[in-house]
Amino acid sequence: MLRSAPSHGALAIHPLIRNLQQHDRLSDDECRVLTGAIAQTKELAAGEDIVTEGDRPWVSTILVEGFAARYKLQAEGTRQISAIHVPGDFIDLHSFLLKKMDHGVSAITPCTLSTVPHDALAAIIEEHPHLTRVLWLSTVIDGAVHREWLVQMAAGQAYRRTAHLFCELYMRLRAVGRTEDGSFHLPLTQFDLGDMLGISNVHVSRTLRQLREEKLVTWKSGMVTLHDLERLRQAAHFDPTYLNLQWAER
Amino acid sequence: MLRSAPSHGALAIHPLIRNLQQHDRLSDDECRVLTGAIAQTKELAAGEDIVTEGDRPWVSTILVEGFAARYKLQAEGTRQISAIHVPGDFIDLHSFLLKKMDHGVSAITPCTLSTVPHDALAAIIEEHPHLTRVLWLSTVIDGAVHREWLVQMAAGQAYRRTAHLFCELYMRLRAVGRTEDGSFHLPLTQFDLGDMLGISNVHVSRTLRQLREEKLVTWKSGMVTLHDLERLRQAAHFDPTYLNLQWAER
DNA sequence: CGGCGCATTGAGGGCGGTCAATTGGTGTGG
DNA sequence: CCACACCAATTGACCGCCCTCAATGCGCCG
Repeated sequence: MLRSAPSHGALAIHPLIRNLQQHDRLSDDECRVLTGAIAQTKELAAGEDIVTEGDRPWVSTILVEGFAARYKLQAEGTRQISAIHVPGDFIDLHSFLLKKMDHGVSAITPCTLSTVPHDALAAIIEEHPHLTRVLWLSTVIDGAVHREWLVQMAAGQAYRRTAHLFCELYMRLRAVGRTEDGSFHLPLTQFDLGDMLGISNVHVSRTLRQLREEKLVTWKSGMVTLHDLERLRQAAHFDPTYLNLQWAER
Repeated sequence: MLRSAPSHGALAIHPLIRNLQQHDRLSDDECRVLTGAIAQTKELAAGEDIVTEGDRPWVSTILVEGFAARYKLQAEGTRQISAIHVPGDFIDLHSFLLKKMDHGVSAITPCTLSTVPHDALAAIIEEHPHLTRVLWLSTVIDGAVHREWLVQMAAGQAYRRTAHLFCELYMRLRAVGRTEDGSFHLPLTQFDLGDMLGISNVHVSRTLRQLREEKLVTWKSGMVTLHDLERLRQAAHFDPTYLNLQWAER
């Protein structure tokens, strides 16, 4: 398993740390502080809410295993997903500052979660400026992903958005070691995918058929396979810059 | 003029400080530090780029006067605007952490700008934890606005999105004292508005006509008037929670 | 006065919506 | 082992929002 990757000590490294290390180096001290701030682990079944709109959380949550989605419910009863999270993501770090959640987050597959008390985050800000910047960065990258989704929603067709989403998920999952050779596990329904892409489940089916016929993507029993990443990237106009998977001094 | 509002000293208060004070109290000391970090002021003509995609800025920019838009250019040559900024907004604070801009920002009207060197921001993070949280908050609110736009793009019709945008702009401009009695100055073209709403300029015209016929909004020579804010709010399904204009300890 | 950019309006078409029927996979009970 | 229920996925028919293309009106400036 991935969590068995050797750490700075002999212990398993937490997926959050692995994620943050994508962007900048963390010192041993910073890793210790972060590990010490992570309080507990819990399990949630698919469909359960991790945080609900209107909540005022006193902890922030890290996704360790599974897929989670941020969503808003519309007056018409539809659900629009504004972000999908993969293992290692700090799901609601922003609730530390916003205080009141303006959207919900739900487990769309069974999930394993860790939490960090807001007190511990406040202490990090007092004493660890570099670690503060790295955490801040993770919320800023969240924003960058929102921007890209926004642009895709407003300017792209369903076909292109779908291809784009598969590209993004592949890159993000590869960065945390959850892919193998062009394929990854994505146990969602086409309803979920429609809520992400802003299209109906019916049109998801049509779009997937097209991707299948063009031999770009197949999706069978929860396993996505990208058959030609380069052609898919072109079809999606996908440019991974916004994911900020580059390493840099922050 | 607004900048003549009395400050903690005898000096004019910077619009950024007024903006941040919407969310949490800043101490006199924090105001001084922030004011001291603000380096210079420059003017830009409408249409000029404040920051260009791919840049690696060493300063972040504050909008003092005018309107600015974040945008991405698409392969087809279209421009999608992902955010609009009003006076007092920290336009690209996130560039301090992202290092490389994944989008451009341009002045869509003549603009007055201040800048803050990234060095000064780093110093603030070292020494002023509460001020750090307030600045961090402002990037997190940016993200919340992106989420709301994303949801509107994906789930809403053009008519509703347009109404929603007018509601949002009214609230944000009112918060910085740029409205009077249901109206505000918005000297954009319908092309600009279309790039924001993800619709064609032609359809902007049709949508505005509908809003005009329903006596909700008129827009003439750069001045927007909302004739019935409550009915407009309902038509737009507008809920201002995401703007986080509430005051709270952060 | 002519040019130019922005706004308006109409015509025709495509993407993606809803509604509805059918298929297929899976778990449960007989 | 089969019947049945149930849910996800597929496919077709029809329709509406918003697109593009194009023509016209309007205000501003050289």
